[in-house]
Amino acid sequence: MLLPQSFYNRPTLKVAQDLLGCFLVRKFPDEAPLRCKIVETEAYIGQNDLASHASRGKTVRNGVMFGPPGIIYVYFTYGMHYMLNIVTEEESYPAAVLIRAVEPIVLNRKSQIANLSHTAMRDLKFNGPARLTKTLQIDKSFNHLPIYAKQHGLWIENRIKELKSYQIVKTARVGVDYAKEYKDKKWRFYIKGNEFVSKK
DNA sequence: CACTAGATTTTCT
DNA sequence: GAAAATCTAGTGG
Repeated sequence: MLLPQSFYNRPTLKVAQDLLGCFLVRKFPDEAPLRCKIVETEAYIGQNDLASHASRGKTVRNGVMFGPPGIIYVYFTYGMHYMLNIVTEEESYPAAVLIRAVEPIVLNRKSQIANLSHTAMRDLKFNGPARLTKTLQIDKSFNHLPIYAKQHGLWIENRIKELKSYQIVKTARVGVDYAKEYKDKKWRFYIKGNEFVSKK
């Protein structure tokens, strides 16, 4: 089931954990949808969070974070990488969930991505925020589009099985050492034991 | 293994 | 002009 916009209009820490086990679906024209289980997320919450882009006020780049929930926030960093985020919480409160890793679910041999064969798909990389956007061909053209509609070829569906709380590992976020007292907050979540998590 | 440098360009100061 | 919510290849132990 397609997750509705209201799913994202909730506390970011809750959304980030509830997204684990859900499916990020990528659809290319004339191809079967490629389903990927979300296995790792991070939360960026409010203007006080020094790790968040929003901590330095609203700018052209981070303006999407200040908008309504359920909107895709894609930004470019390190001169070469795109990051996929989903905006959370009520409008004007800047917060988002970073999708850090997914696990591709191959249902049949006809599942393809950008004309790659099934065997080639085995070598594709999904473990890391920059890798998954490259593999799924997600770039800035998705910025500010809704994730709760299918028409743009990228959406998120409900998980099928319940995920128990003991299956969720909570750790500090990656690559935010500059964020002072916020760098140690355990706002990174991943599914325990999953092979596709970016790092342990 | 662990660690570091380099890639490469948008964004903001 | 510096830094960046990263990744890879390369070095050394």
